[in-house]
Amino acid sequence: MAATNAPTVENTTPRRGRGRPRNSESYRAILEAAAELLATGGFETLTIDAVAAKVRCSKATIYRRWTSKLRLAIDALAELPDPPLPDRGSVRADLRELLGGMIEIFNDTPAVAVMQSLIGERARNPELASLLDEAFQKRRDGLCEVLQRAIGRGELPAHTDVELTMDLLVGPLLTRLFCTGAPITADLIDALVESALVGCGAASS
Amino acid sequence: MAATNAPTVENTTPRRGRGRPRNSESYRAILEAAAELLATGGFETLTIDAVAAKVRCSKATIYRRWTSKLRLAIDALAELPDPPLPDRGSVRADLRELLGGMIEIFNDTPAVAVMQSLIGERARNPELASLLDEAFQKRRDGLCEVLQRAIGRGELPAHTDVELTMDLLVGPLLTRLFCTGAPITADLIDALVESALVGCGAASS
DNA sequence: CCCGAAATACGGTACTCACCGTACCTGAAA
DNA sequence: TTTCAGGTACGGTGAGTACCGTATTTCGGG
Repeated sequence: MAATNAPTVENTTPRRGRGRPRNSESYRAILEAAAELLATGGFETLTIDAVAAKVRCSKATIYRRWTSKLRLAIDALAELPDPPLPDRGSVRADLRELLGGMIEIFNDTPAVAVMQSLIGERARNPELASLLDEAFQKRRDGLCEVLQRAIGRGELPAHTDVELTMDLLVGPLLTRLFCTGAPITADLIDALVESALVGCGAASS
Repeated sequence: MAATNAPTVENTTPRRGRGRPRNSESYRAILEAAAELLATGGFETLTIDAVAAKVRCSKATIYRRWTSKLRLAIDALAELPDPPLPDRGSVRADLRELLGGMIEIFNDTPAVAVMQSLIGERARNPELASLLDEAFQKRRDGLCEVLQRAIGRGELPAHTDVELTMDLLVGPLLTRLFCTGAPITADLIDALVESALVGCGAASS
């Protein structure tokens, strides 16, 4: 809670207490190993044993820092790259670029598999839902920013439901990635952007 | 392939071969037990051992009919109810009712948890993706029907992209259910329907 | 038409395997 | 000497397999 970034669980040196201090490098090393395992083989290869072997530590060392594999996976998810935040001056262009960047990440990284797996665990572990909500929300920050700027510029009406608009943009993508397997093309992105803009009453330029 | 319904795997009596025929009741009994386990405790309580105990058969009897737990789960998913197909004469009313029915099922059955779990397994088992695509597609048949009828009545333009429209309607719902945990209200459904109708250029009535 | 052989399903049990998570012991830092 | 990190070994669960003895069917030969 006191460290620079506060992850799922207390960070490396909780309160500098009495006994032997934790190895200060282990936290990052474990997290990076977990992210790397995710990146190479998806969620299925992310096992605590594999992380421990990679870091050359024991499982206990991991479980002292993360209470469960899922917590570790959530933090590792945050290590995956985010699409760059565009700023082209128009919502339409920004949204196209941002969604395009998302698709690139979906193609180039195991982000989809990771998200799918985490969703699957969400069903089994409701106590985890809020953590996941937060993690997913964070991955939409860029999108939120683009929309807010558009409202600030007057491109979108002030009463725009940002949450709904984001869902209209991202929801169909996730549906195709997770459920139907339908292809995601540039044309689809264009159509989504148009539909969303029209839906919230943007001035058609 | 020759039976009335052809599930994931060959049905009860494949070709009436040499040996002892399979118990014709086991197939349904296993499937119903699996569906019931899903309905009571979600995906996590669906274990092959539990199904076997419920049906009073051996695991081998199950594995003789389904090659894996996942195949069984997919077929059990199809046992969950579908929302009733509305026919009120207008797309707007039909869509509202249909989506409302979906939400009811999401609230009253473990459908969400089941879908989440299956999505999670999709990441781990790409060979399964096409089967899942099919199963999810089937659960959108009603929606497709409503849209097609609207096109037939001229309420929607003939060039409407039905697939895209379905994604625009369902995608945001799934996003909230699976990722953000945001609430799903009647207002949201109304907004989705309006957005989708405007998006595909329906005559605003 | 009858009988044996081959083929296949059945229940049951025990097993392997993988993996999560924990108990316990050892040793280092304060 | 106390406190806590690290390592090892273990328990537990659940998927999927192997195998046994038995039951039930088809087929081929008498």
